[in-house]
Formats: sequence, C-alpha cells, structure tokens
Amino acid sequence: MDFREIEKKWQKIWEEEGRYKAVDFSEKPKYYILVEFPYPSGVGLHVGHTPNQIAMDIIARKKRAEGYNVLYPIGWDAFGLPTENYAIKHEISPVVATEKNIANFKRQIKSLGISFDWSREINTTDENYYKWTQWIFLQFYKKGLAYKATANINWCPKCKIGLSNEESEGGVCERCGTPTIQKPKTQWMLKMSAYAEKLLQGLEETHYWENIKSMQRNWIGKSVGTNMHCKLDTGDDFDIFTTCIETVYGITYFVFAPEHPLVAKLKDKITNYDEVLKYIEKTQRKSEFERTQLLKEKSGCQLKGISAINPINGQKVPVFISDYVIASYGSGAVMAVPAHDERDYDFAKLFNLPMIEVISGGDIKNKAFEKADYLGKGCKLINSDKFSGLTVEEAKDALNSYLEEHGLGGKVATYKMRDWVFSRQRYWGEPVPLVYCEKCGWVPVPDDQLPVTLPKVEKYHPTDDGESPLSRIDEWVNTTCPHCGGKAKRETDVMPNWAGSSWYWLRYMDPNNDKEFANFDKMKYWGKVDLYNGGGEHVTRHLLYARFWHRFLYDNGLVPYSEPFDRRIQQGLILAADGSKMSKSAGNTVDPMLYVEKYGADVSRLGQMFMGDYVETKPWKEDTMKPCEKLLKRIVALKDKLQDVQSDENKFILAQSIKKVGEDIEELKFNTAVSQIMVLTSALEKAKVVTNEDYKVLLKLINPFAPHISEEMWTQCNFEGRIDENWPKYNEADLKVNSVEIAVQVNSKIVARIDIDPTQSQEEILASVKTDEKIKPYIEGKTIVKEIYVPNRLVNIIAK
RNA sequence: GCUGGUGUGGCGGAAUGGCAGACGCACAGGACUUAAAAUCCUGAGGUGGCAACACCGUGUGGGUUCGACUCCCACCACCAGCACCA
Repeated sequence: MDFREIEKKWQKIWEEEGRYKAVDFSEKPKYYILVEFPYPSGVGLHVGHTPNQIAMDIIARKKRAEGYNVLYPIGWDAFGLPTENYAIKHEISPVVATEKNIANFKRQIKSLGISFDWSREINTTDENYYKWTQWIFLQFYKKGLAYKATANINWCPKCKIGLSNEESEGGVCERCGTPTIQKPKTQWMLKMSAYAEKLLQGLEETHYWENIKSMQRNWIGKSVGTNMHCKLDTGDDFDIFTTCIETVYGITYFVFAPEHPLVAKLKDKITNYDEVLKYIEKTQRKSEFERTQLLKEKSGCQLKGISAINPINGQKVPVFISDYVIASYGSGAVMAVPAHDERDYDFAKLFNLPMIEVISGGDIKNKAFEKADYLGKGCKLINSDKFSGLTVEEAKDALNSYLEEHGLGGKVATYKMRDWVFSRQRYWGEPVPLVYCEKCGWVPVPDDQLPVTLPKVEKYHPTDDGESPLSRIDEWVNTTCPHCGGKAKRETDVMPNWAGSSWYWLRYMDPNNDKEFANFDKMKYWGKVDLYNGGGEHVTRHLLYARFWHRFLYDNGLVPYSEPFDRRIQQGLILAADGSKMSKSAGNTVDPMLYVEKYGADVSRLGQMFMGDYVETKPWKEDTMKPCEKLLKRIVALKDKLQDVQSDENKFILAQSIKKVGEDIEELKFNTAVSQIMVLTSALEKAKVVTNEDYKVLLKLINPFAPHISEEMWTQCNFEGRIDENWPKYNEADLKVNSVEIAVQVNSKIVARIDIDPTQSQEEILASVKTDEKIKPYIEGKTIVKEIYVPNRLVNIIAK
C-alpha cells in the first residue's frame, strides 16, 4: 500500500470539497484555533513549524468531529529583514522572493494534510491587508498614541547601517562582527506604556499558562513605590522614583541619567561641563552589550557647581550623572542611599561619598543593608528624625502620607515596559501613512487614499546615513498635503515586522472585507481565539504587541472583546538528536519535509507527535517514525480480520481508549494518545473477534493523527457516512470489569497480588484479603490497627 | 542576581498521594529465510543468586503520611526569559 498515493488522493478530495471551511454565523458552537503564521523564509518549513501545525490540526479535526464549527486558518507574516536581505543577496525583488517562498511553504503544508481553511489565507504584504495595518496605525495617531521622538537605534559604525536587535545580538553586527553603538534617530513611537496597567490587568481574564502570564508580568514590570519632587539649588525641579522611601533620610547624593534633560539645561551652571560632556559621550559610545552584559562596574561624573536638596530634611547633597541610571525608567533620576542599596554603595565607594545608616539591624562595613535583607523582619528606622523608631513598613506609609500632605509627591506605580519604537529605516515593511507638510505639520493620509503602497523600485538597499531607502525615491516622497494641498513629503520610515502580526487573527474572521478591517458581527461570532499556539520566543514581545493593539481597538469600540486570546500554549523546542540546539551554523538542522517524502504525511505526523511530551523541549528522533509506520501497517492489516458480527469482547479496551485518546488530545498529551492507539491495536490483533464497529472506533480515534489512511480504510470497508462525522463515545459501564488484580500490602510492603471483584464492597474485599492463603501468614498473631482499600489498586493492612 | 520550568533505565518518555519504568527505540535470544531485509514471538531497572527470592532504586538532604516520582522545607545541576528597573 502506497501511503503517498493515498495521501495525494485524499488531499485532492478535501480541497475539492472545501471540507475544512469555517462557516460564518453557523448554528454550531464555534472553536477558533490559531497557530502563529509562519515567516515564509527561503529555507522552507522547518521543525519549528510542523509539530505545532500538526498538533493543532489534531485538535481541529477532533473538534470538527465533535460538532464544532472550527476556524483553523493560516497566512503569511512576510514583511521584514530576512526576506529583504535574501532579496538583496539574490538580486531579486522582495515581492518575488515572498511569492516564491509562500508557494513553497504552501506546497509543504498541504503535503502534510493540515486542515487549514485556505479560503481565509492572508498575507501581511498584500496591499489589501496592509491597508488596514496602516489604518489601525492611524487610529493610534489620531488618539495621540503615535508620536515622534528621538530613540536610539543599534548602529554598525563599519557597515553604516541601522540594525534590529536580532541583527545585533550580543552587541555585535551580524554581518561584520563590529561592536554596535547606540545612535539617536527620530522615530515613530507607539505609546504602549499608557496601556501597561490594562495589559497587566487583562491577563486575569485569560487562561494562559501561568508561566506565560508570569513572563508577561515580568516584562510589564510593575513596581509600586514613591515619586518624590525634589529641587536643585538652582531652583530647578526634578522627580525621583524609589521603592524604598523609608531610606529617604539616608540620601547622601542624587544621580541623574546622562540623558537627563536638566544636564543640558544647566550647562552654564555646571562648572565642569567639559568633563560632563566627555562622560556623556563615553556612555553613548558604549554598546547596549557593554552597558548591560559586560561590566556592572560603576562610573560617573559629578555635576560640579550645583547641588540638590533632600526635600525631607532640606539637606544639600551633590549630584552626579551615571549610566547606571536609566533615562527611560521612572523619572531618569534616583536618590542615592549607599547604606541601603548595593548599586549606590558601589558608587559611593568609588567616589568616596558618605553613608548614613537609617535602618537598624545591618552591618554596612562590607556591603549595603538592602531591602531584601530588612523587609518583613521588623527592622526599625534610625537617624530619621520623627520617623525614627517606626518599623520599615510603618515608615513607608507614614512617609508617603507626609509627602502627600506637603505636596512633595506620593505613592505611584512605575512600569519597565517602554513605548514601542515603531519605525524602521528599511524598504520591506508597511510605509507609515503620514505626510509632512511645512504648513500643517504631520498629516495622516486620508482613509480613501490607503494603502500607501511601496514603490516598485530597483534599489532598496539600506542607505549609509541611516535613512530609509524610501527617502531616495523623490517621486514617491514628494506629494501633496491632504490638508492644504500644498507641497509635502511622505514619511519614509516603514513599520517594524511586528506590525502585521499585531492584528492578523481578526482578519481571518473576515479576510476579504474591503470596507473595514473586519466586520463587527463576524468578530462577535468568532469571539476570542480559543486556543493560540506559538513559540516561546513570542511570549513577550509579539503577545504583548498583539494584546496592546487589540485592547486599543476595544477601547475605541472597534472589536467586541477586550482580550484577543483565551488560551495561549506553547510547543516545546525541538533540539537536534544529540540534545544540542539546532542551528544553521552548527549544521544540525532537520528538514521535516524529508520525513514526509520518506514515510508519508500520516507516519510523519504520528512520528512527530510520538516523540515526546508536546510542551517539553525535546530532541528530534527519527526513531519514532518506524514504529508509527508499523502501527499504520498493522491497522491496515486488521481489516482482513473483520467480521460482520456482534461481539462485545473488546468493549472494555475500546471504552478505555476512547476515553484516554479523547482526554489526551484535550490535554495536549499527543504522545500518550498515540501509545493508547498502539495498545488498542495490539489488543484487537490478539482478540478472537474484531467487529466492524470495533474497527470503526479505531479508525475514528486515529483519524486526527493519520487522516489520510484512516479515511482510506473507512472507504475501503464501505462503511456508511464519513469517518469524521462524529467522535466516538463510550459508556461508563463498559469501563467496569468483573475482575481486577490488586496489590496487597502488609505494613506498606507488597506481599501478594490477588484478583478481586471490584463491584464488591470494601468490607467484602478486606475480608477476602484477610482470609487469603497467601496473605494469612503475614498477619497471623498480629493486631490489625488499620486497613486501607484503594479501589482497583491496593489493600494495605497495618498489623502489629 | 530575579522569574518560570525541568531532573525517572543505555535512550525518548509513562504514572488523579496507591503495584515506578506504560508505549516505543536500541539491545539479546528465538521463529520464518539459502541468506539478508521485512515480519512475528520471547527477555530485560540495578546488584546478588542456578532459582524461588532478597536488597537497592525517580538529582541531593531532611520532613509530612499506612504509603511520596507526586505534597512541604533546604540544597545541587541544567534549560528558558529578564537583568545596574532605583
């Protein structure tokens, strides 16, 4: 039997029938399964794609059989650097490269027999798609959530090119290995920070895995503390943020981020401004890598000529700048309490600054006595004026109240999550749909002129001044102002490749709508994505971006639900056979399509599911293919044993298998579901009689895993209807057996195994155990203190 | 450093607090075969023993329990994410 031929035949039939089309507004209950849409790269489908598409296909097929109207769509996340670089290298247009790659991906996915609804296929680089990406961006702009600001980009000084974080991993340029530096550049930003609290709270409405929620919380990084208004002796105001207001009397200096606006503003008053400038330049030259990974050694520079006043006691203290203070977090300035903060401690040691101990119970000779050391231990304040003697916890409240009463600040929350740098100086992305007019400023492109399409050009190489390649195309850049009709220039930055994936699940609900991004009623019908499967690498960024866009749309009445995804799950990372990470450079990548060619789609599907726990990181093993091939052959061979008779010889194993396979699929335990099918197959092979009904159940159970061969066998047997019209059911009663072997323990040690009738009462069973010849000797002459019976498992007799 | 996760045979991996190692891989023996492949049957955690059997076994050390891979405490190792976040 040639599996490949059968597979082709059924794939053709399914396609012609439109068998897996999702129906808008169907009476059936809906179920929306989403896999992250792939990036159609030149290398084709890889092991990061196939197990999750297969796994979700299994769920989709089971849900359909159970009577659900399943939406299981697919599309292409095709904008972005890899394609652009590939196109540059091969001197072809990224449009052509994308088309080619998509065609290849599509062929590969189809050969696996994944039941996607291809009528809803989307492509982020399609003008009809990115029209709406641009439209949504403009909604952000119109609500004041998109703004221009100077932000640093990763810059390779040798290649003279801006790099993404991915291209400058480890702080070096991916192409030439030169350390990258931070270069300021005016960019579009999305005010994601305004949604920090909503994104945090929204997690409560979802059913993501706890670790995924935890990563998101971590990324959002909420921290509750105190904002305090401070003054310099020049009269200038600044704010600091602290989570340890109880140490406010321990301030011996303040530290600003080098980028803090007051530094430049006060250049005339700072007597050593030359030195300050030098320090600022030095920190700017530092790469992200040096700043974060390398040395946590402190450095800094005093702002001589000015000092700051501790608002709590009026004390004058020096002011420094240092790169250990991050401009974008809190207010970009900190109060320094070296006695109670490790970083301040190191800094104070370096500059020989005084320390004031304000929390009792520590020893600051060699290190700071930090909050981790003193919180919750009943430590009390000292050297803190009227707050001395309070416990740390009391002091926090008292000081916050004091600051509030005196207009000096109060309790606030701060978030690590930054605004989203939404510009890329590249070609292959969605153009930012704004026009700059000398008279009117930034003007949105009117809806009826969307999309702003990418010009079809020969040259789209990155420029050496860091500007977008689009800026070189005068006939595209020069336009008229939609507002006043005068001369204007288009924005030449494009959106990051995260943009298209920030709303794609909505488009699947209504992929061909040319009036709106998706019809509201359709979105209402399909609701939240019930199950969203993706890679661990997207748990923070993509998932947050997606939730951010969705929540924004919800707040503006454009989508019916506040959260896009109900459940988010993650497949395990697939490693090379030796347990190392797969990578192109190590040359140990596996092409899953080879296994489709070698064994066929069904075997390959089963093999990948049988490799291990779906959610755990695990090595790719070809070893699982053979036994799965064997399994299918055995199932095919069973057909010859069928008898058109009635028999309930197999009712127990069938009921058990229906229960186990069904539950395992729901719980993503595909590997044990496959084992159970193996167990069932063995049992039927050994059975005296296998009826048509028995075989039907077996075929239905394996159908989601091996859809082609199971449907083929169904047809060959001339069974009525279609194999996936329903999902098999079992009777609880069939799970009961009239004899079961249990273990008998005396004093928790197994002494015998005996058969019992499980329908008997506990008393009856215990009585028969105690009179059993094998057990008697162990309890004779002893006093029984306790008897434990675990139904169908064991009896434990405690005897002294 | 912080957060989350994972530690079970030679290997991948199973086990609502209840007979650890299901199901497989690799291995060994056997059947079929001129032979091989394929297929089928049998065996197997470790140590000791001809054997019945005994003892030891789920990263380490404690604890709870009649009973712990499973729950609690401490620690170790590895993986992932974050990281000078005030």
